[in-house]
Amino acid sequence: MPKQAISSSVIRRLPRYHRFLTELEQRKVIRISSKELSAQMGLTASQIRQDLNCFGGFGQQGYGYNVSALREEIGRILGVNNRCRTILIGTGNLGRAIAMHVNFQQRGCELIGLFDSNPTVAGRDLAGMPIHHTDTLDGFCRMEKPVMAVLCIPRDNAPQMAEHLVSLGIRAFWNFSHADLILSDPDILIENVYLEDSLSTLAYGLNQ
Amino acid sequence: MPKQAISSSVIRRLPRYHRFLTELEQRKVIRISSKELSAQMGLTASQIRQDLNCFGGFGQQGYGYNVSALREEIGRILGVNNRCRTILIGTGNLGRAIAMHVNFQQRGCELIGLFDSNPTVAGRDLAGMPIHHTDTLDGFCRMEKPVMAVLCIPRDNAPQMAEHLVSLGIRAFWNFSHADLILSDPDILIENVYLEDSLSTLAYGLNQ
DNA sequence: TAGATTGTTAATCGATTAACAATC
DNA sequence: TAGATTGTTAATCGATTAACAATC
Repeated sequence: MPKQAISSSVIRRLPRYHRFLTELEQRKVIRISSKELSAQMGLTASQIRQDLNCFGGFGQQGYGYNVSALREEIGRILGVNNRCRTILIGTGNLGRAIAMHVNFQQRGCELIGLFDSNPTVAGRDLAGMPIHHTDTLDGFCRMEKPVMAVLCIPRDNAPQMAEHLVSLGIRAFWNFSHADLILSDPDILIENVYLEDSLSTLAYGLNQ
Repeated sequence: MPKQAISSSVIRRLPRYHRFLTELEQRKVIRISSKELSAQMGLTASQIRQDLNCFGGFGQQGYGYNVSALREEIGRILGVNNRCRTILIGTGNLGRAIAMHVNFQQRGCELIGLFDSNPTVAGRDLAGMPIHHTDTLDGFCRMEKPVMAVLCIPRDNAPQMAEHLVSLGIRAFWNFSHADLILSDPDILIENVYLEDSLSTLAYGLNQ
């Protein structure tokens, strides 16, 4: 555990390091220097060394880094071996795709429940799990104690749903609902995902 | 058009400004000061004024900004009224969800073709369009001249497919394929979307 | 030991914030 | 005119890069 808070710029680079190291390991690469890795990833060796040293000295002078040991360390920092209990609310197009396409386990999460407010959808199966009606959310959370929620609901419902989920013990939101979630409790983690904003930056670039 | 290249930090904030201004306009708000807007968006008034002044003086001293005029200007900068011709490759879970869920038109893009390499999928309809077999890609591009491609294909196929699409005239990639796209031509625009990396930062936060 | 490469400090760069003169 | 708020310059802050002593 780091002594000092790590900047979010650094944390957001960790999954990418992990990805490259996983691939190197699969290719049976044993050791790598910050210089080699930087060339492959398109960043500077300095940055890699700075980033890694936020968490401790994982390398060895004159040698570099051991690929599997480093991958292991970064995985541990990211908590990839955890099983953070997660529910998903809203099984429209996007909700279904996320439930089926996203590998939650690989990221230290476990999808334990799916919910939808539409009674005709409730009861159906998705990603090997039944979809529950949102009416049963309170009881489910009391029993199963999820800590993370994926929000794939319409934007107008999101703030209210989020506050309710906080009262049921949710500590983190992966929010796809097209609304900037701003909650009263500052300790709750929020990742607002705006897929379309990323599309807009491409459209901007094409105009120039 | 800006004289000097605008930093990507600024450009990435534009869609969010646009979103907030759209909502203000819907709420019949006529004018807003950078101070009021900053309070609503959770950033500083200075930053808003700096950002907007990259593109020109849209405000008026002593008054603030006219909501619809400013929204219009930002929309124009982002090219929301364009119809950038876009194809989508790969109609698995994620590809289907993107085709149906993402509002391309709102972001200045138009989805004009869907492709899949699986012959049993080709011919089916999705989002009101037929899915073509990837074998027909070359002819389609020569006829229809798309400039953007959404990649929802497996990671191993992505680099090769991307290079091929560049040769067919594609200038921008919205890449969901779990591979860091790095192309030989530096003028090609790439947005690598790593949904799962965003999940990892949440998992990290919960561990602290 | 000599060569290589880290960990870490110092320098640079860019982005954000503050301040204020210009002006509506 | 007086008050408000921009546009813009200057100051600050944080992140990235460079440099190098420590050390394997």
